[in-house]
Amino acid sequence: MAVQPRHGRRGHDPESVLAIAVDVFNERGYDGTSMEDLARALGVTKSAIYHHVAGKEQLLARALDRALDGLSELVADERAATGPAIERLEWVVRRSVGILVDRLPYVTLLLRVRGNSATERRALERRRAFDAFVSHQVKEAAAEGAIRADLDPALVTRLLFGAVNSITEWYRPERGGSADGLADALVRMTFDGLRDHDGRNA
Amino acid sequence: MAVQPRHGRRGHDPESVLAIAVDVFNERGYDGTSMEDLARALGVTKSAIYHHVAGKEQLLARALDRALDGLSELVADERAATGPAIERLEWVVRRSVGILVDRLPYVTLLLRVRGNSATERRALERRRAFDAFVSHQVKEAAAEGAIRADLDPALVTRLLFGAVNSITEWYRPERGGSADGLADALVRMTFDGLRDHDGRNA
DNA sequence: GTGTTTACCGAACATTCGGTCAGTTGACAA
DNA sequence: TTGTCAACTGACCGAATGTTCGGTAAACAC
Repeated sequence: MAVQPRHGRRGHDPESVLAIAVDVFNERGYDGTSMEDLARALGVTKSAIYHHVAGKEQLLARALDRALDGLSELVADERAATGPAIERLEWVVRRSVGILVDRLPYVTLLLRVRGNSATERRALERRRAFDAFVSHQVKEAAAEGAIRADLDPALVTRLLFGAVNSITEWYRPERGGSADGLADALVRMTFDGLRDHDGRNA
Repeated sequence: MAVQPRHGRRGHDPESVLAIAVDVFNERGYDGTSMEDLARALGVTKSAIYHHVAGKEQLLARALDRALDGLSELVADERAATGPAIERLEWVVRRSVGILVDRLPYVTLLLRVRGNSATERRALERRRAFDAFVSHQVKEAAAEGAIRADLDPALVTRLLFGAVNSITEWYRPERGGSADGLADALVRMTFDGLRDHDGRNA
């Protein structure tokens, strides 16, 4: 798949540098991570990192784009634009869980961005665009009468994606189930409720 | 209420120093905040801060204790120990939302702690005790048949409190509704679901 | 072998970091 | 008016920060 270089020493490829760096960022926080920390995790010296990337912030930018590109693809998908709004919303939720699990470390990093640099603020803007998209879906579902009238759509959006985004805080691919199973459970609980009314559900 | 000192210049009291510092921590992140940033927000020089607190980490410790003490009181309350498990769980959720809104900046800070120092690790341990308490409540409710059998109790705990904790990410006391109204909506959605089945709900 | 390419090291850089300390300021009590 | 005491300033410290740069070592082509 990937084209291997013909000359020179073998070492880290751009992909592994990014993956390891993001892991450290998520463990200690971006601001709490020094280039020395990254160097230790990569098994090289600090200066060697600059052979692969322009600097710490570029590393962050590349990681955030990984997450945001996934969400952009979701928004552009035709399945988010056809059919009843409540079904479109369910699809968006399921796909969001899929992306979250698929690109877990990158999305985790994205959800912790506070806007301390131009890079972070750009990421926050792109993320807000996704939030607005989801919010619109919920409002349409409410307008079509598919969402309980005693719940504010804006609040539903936030609580629903509060649950979705929380996945980054506890999901671990090795012991957690499949992304589909996780999405199933999440949709069941948030759409139909966790309470059992007279043994209604198996 | 508060005992005012008799001598010396008027200036910041310990309370306002902590409140302002926590606001800056939440805006830039703890690691992303320098003592210089705090000094600017307080309107004093860096060195003046050390007249009020022993250092940056003590400021963090005091803030985290504010949040954790609230949760500890919740766990110790008898209302969390009497009655059907599902009702106890509902009370715990409502009370958690109350504490979260009441001590918003402190809980916000707590939920972002990663464990980079002894102070942070101690806070994480106390927080884990609370999580274990909640997890136990959910398991009891499931054992009593009050939670849908097709949902894993551990997963319910995480998604439920994922929604609860997300409040720190978007709730703003000035424009958001009351804590009780918020808790009502959250319980309605997570316990009974957001979906309207044949115009079931008003 | 030689030359080239890529990956890396080690030492330094300027800057910022959290924190210290000797002194100054200003509000109050007497 | 004077003394006291909390609040604060400004200059400074050593350590850590992100980054640069000249040189080196390993893998490959020839």
